[in-house]
Amino acid sequence: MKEISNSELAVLNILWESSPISSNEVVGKLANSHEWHEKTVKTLLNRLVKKQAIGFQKQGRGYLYSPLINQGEYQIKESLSFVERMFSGRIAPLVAGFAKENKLSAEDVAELKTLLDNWQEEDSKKDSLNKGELSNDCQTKDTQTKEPKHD
Amino acid sequence: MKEISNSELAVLNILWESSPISSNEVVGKLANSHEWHEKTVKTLLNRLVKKQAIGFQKQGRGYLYSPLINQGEYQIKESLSFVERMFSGRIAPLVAGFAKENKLSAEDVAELKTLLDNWQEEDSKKDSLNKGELSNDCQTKDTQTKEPKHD
DNA sequence: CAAGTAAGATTACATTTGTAATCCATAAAT
DNA sequence: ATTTATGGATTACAAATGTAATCTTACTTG
Repeated sequence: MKEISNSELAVLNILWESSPISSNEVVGKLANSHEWHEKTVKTLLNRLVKKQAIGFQKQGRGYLYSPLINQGEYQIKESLSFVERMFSGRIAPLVAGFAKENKLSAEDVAELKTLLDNWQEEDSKKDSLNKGELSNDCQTKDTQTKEPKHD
Repeated sequence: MKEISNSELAVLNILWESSPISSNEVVGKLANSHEWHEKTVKTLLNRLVKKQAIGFQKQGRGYLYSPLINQGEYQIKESLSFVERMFSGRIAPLVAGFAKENKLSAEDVAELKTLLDNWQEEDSKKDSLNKGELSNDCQTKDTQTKEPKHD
């Protein structure tokens, strides 16, 4: 899939938050954070459709848009790529930067600690399992492929 | 300062690693990771100079380049902006993604734990000069491991 | 000293991105 | 039914980006 630009991501984030959603609702929600002309937002929606990042269904006059790509997967992909570029793949220095800039909330810290503790457990379990068997990766992929005539 | 593109960053990373450095040495070091023509690399060096991200001193025939901007500061700035765009500013989900993808090395985990412990000490000392987060943003996240703030 | 070569400077050019404006078809209003 | 308004489609256009090729000029070498 084509890359998603920063502006497009702002739009996509809205759809991940609430969808299906009309273009005007998107415009409305974006108004808080951005100073974009309505036309601009519609262009971005259009480009996202072309990139097959979002799809839509007809509703009366216009469309209701929905994401076609999974937020979590996208976040992970981008995170890996970012951390690779910026920190040669190591995540710890990034978190260190956040700590240094006081961008860690108490909740972040709690969450991270839990996470790390769990990781250690999981890892030791997996470590022993790995000798014999691989874990089966069962992802549920929703293949609701729409075919808009945009192309 | 102008934005630094991904390609430019690859070059800049080399300079952060070792500088002052000649254009040809940069080309050599990049050859491992990228398939860039020598001319391409020189273009990137040039653009970085124009953007005042790097500078140079004359040496014989050519130049020796050095960074003009600080790696740590740049990393932090970009990290904050990335996490803002991608995770609404929260770092924990990013780390969670890494954990899920098994991208955490044992060293990462150790480093992070130390980091977090230190942060907690530091934080309790400086008490609560926290940034107020007053968003009424109620998405259903997995809040199973959240401890209520006791105050 | 003349010619080749190599380093940086300048130019190139297709895509992507940001940011809209205009065009077109159809639902809504009169 | 005719006009209008509105949503999506198409077009616009400059700046940034990826990716080089060509130009210029100053060393190096015969």
